[in-house]
Amino acid sequence: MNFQQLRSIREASRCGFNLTEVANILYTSQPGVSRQIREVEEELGVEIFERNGKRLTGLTEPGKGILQIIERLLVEAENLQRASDDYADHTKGTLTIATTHTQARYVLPRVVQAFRHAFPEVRIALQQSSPEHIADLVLSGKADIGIATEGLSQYKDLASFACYEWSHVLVVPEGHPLLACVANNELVTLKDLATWPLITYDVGFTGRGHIDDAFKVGGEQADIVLTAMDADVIAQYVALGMGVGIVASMAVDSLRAHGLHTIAASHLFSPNVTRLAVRRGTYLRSFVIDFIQQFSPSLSHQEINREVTAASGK
Amino acid sequence: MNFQQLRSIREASRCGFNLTEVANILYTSQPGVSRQIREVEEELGVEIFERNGKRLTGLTEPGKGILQIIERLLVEAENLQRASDDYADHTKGTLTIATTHTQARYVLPRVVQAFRHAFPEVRIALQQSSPEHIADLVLSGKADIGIATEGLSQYKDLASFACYEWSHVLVVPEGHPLLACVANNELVTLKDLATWPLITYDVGFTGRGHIDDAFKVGGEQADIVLTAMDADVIAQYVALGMGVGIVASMAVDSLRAHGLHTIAASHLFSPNVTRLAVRRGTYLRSFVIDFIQQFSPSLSHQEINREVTAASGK
DNA sequence: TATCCTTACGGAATTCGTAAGCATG
DNA sequence: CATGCTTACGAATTCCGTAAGGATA
Repeated sequence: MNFQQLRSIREASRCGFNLTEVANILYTSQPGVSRQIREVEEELGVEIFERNGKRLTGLTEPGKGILQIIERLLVEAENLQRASDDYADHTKGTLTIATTHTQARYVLPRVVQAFRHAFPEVRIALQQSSPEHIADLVLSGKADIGIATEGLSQYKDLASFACYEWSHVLVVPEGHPLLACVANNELVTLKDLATWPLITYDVGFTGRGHIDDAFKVGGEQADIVLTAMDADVIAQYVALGMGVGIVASMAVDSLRAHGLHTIAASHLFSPNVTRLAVRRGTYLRSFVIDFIQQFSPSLSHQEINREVTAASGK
Repeated sequence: MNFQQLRSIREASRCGFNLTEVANILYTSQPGVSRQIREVEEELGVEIFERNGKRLTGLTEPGKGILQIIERLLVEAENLQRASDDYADHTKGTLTIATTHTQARYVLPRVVQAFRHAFPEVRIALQQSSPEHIADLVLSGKADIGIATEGLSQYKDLASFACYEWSHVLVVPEGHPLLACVANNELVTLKDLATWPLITYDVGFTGRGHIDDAFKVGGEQADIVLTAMDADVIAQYVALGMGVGIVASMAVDSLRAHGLHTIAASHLFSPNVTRLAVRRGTYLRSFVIDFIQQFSPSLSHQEINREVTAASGK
């Protein structure tokens, strides 16, 4: 048994059981992959994959258990590399952060700058994508850290930490009627809001769930005329007068700089919690731990390690 | 990097850094081992072993961290084999139990018999040894299960379960003066006991610690004239009139069958708890779980797995 | 000087890719 | 009939053990 064989199996399950694709990813030939897999199956005396004729179609019941062990084993193999790099020089390396636009644009700059100062030789890769994809990137080891407000807490193989709480704010252009409320020291109601076309985040992004929930619970119909991934884009259309924007509070400074007005909305929508996640069982290089602590100073080294080395539950 | 290289490193640390010995254990040549180790060190770019000239003398600081990861990795490799065997046929295999004489002789027979009935095709290996060695056997993967009253709870890489409680009893030959107490419904005191030569377990065995503690706390001097590993041997010398025996309550039936008399002593010595231990992170084959439940029926499948897959803690 | 590790070398075994063959949707 | 897996074969590489060399307690 060797590592390449195990990698072939892991990749096969990741690639939807297409061995040709596996071969490309692992930079080898397809017959090679085919052989690697059969060799392991023979050595272990277990059929890992379901086959339909010659094609692989899924995992067998034993295969699922075996795959779990293989994944843990390969994580340790990666840990070996990570730990070694860390020991060799813990001021060098690459920190890969998978996150959403909102974090990358409004929250991380301050943290990244401080981190950069502490570890000038560490390269930083920001991978922007959707919350589900962020989880995937962390689970597959392609990113060290995932940061998002949605979808990081439901994976048993991710250790996630609550980092900070934020709420939504409304954005309107100069002279918008809603600003009258503010002038009178009145709070905007959901009913008020429902009379305007709205512009906010895509489903699954940046607390969008809480916005939909609020309208559902309040029995109002939201007229969401446009959605986008980030506050900058939303603000652009708000400025054009296309509607009232609902964005994350982290963006207010930038919005005001663009001449837009913001109106408190924390009484309308539930607060959101941004979480940071790492894969359980992963060796955290010193600078990764440092970054986590920069981002969420209340976390202790021990607390982080305890959570990350904890079993995946179940 | 391959498994043989990692095994060489693990074994080197286990063999006190004697590569010749490692070569023998791994059935290979000494230059081979030497090379395997250097190859890993080169590939990872980390010196794992301290060297004094050409000889290996210990682990470097990074080496300690690296070794931990290697050990977890190799445990997963063994798990792969174990899980496969289990899936292939979970009624076959070998269950290796490291335990003390007391357990093997007085407690396990009932359990082993029941287990044998449930899994007639599983071979059972009972490895009798001292409590410390039992822990070693389990930690190194040479035994699936360790059972003992002492020394299993202090290893962070062992998950141990309290199974049952027992106390010590006194053993005397027919007509011994201490039997007068019993006849008068009196409890034997530590002071009474201190007037007799005593025969009991070796230090470190079968609750011996609690016996010594009791005398220390009670301010009495125990005159332990002979020690042995097991109740049978102790009983033999008691029968010869060499002294009063103090043995585990599990042995009473056998002692009476030999014509000796037993006297309650649970008021004199703290009760003892027999524990069962398995290495954390180890895949437990179905029959191993079954055996554990036979031995300690109050444990649930989930409880066992939770404890075994839990992280080793700091 | 005996033990223990390293270096050097050559044969053996393994590994892997290419090319051809075959099944399936 | 195109996609995808298997088989077959040969070349290249890797692996590993033996033998000799050198350092240290």
